[in-house]
Amino acid sequence: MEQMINYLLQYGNLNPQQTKLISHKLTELELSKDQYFSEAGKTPQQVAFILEGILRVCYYNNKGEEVTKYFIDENQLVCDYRHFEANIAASEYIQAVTDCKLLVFSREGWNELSNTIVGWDDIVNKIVQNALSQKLERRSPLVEQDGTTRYLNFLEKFPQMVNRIPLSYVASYLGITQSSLSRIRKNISR
Amino acid sequence: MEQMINYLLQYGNLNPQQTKLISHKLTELELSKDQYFSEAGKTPQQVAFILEGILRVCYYNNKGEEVTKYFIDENQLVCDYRHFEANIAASEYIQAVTDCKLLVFSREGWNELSNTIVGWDDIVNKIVQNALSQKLERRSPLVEQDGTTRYLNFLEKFPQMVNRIPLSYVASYLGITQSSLSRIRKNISR
DNA sequence: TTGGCTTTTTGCCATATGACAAAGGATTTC
DNA sequence: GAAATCCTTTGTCATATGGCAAAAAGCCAA
Repeated sequence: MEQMINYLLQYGNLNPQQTKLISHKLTELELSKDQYFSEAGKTPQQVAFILEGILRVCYYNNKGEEVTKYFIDENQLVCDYRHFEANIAASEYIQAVTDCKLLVFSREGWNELSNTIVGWDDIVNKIVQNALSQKLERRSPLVEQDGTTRYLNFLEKFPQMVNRIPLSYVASYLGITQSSLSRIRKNISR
Repeated sequence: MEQMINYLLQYGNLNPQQTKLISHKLTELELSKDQYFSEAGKTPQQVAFILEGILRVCYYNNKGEEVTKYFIDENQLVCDYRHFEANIAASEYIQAVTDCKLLVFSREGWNELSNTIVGWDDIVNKIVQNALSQKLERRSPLVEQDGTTRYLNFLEKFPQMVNRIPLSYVASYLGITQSSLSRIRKNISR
């Protein structure tokens, strides 16, 4: 709970009364590996904060391949916020890569916070814009890099993740095949 | 001017008084091909609406290659908003790809609008989030596609752009070399 | 029109990556 | 601990792309 509040406080001020209110809207949720937090075709109904574990956002491209768009780990909010906000069906899956422990806001709870806490929307806007910028910054350079560079950068950015994620997911995130990634790893280790 | 107001009205309501206020903050600015609208290392001081022309956002990667991150054309706002808002030096260039006609808000004008028009910040937030999402959606799929697919999708998305942009820019946007793009075009035309 | 500049295409070769299949390792389950 | 399952590596080959340099085409100005 503490973790979650500290996270929010990075983006704006909240007095003790407000943080208490926020806490009251939160529920613990555990997901086991491979379970979905939200699914393509269904309208997202929750916003979650990750206490423990890694999730990934993924979809199926028109060749039917599964593509990992990004990973999200501890101490971050996770939600297909665009579709959550618009209250429409998502086009992507959010899936637990490891067993996860989450703190969850329901749609109702979330809306009440928006209506009750002055400045809540500002905080949320900042978080959303920050998250989008970050994703863009991470995803963008991949386009112009070769496989080895992509993987090395991934390692550097997320050293704590590699050992907790199946390589096939990492490969699909990096836009290369699993066997290529395997060969790249072999080359690097020399 | 009309164009610009219509653009804003997509994102929120504005009464005639407010739109008039907005108009008064706008200045026309012409850029000729290759001129910079904003530069890496300098703090962005303006937000612009494109009446005519195409701009691109680009930077130099660590191999010293020029990379085009995206193109922006008519009837859109252009600004390195993250750095504009934070009032810090940008890390990217925004450059005119063709001769351009812009409507420009100065930082001061922009701030006054924020202080004067109720709901202005909401509109801006929506625009920013929309723009970020769109960029992400465009850039993301590139990672998992081969050159031909990237180019065909680009053609489909921006049919009006290809003939106005040097191929080298398109290639650097797609993350392939100019000669590869040239060969791809040759193959396609068969 | 001519010459000079920029942009685009080609040629040639080396190399990285993909596709597909099989083999090895690791982990889980009973 | 054996069997089943999943994850990762490896082999083989075809192909796409990059790097580099030169040629061709397009464009502009005098």
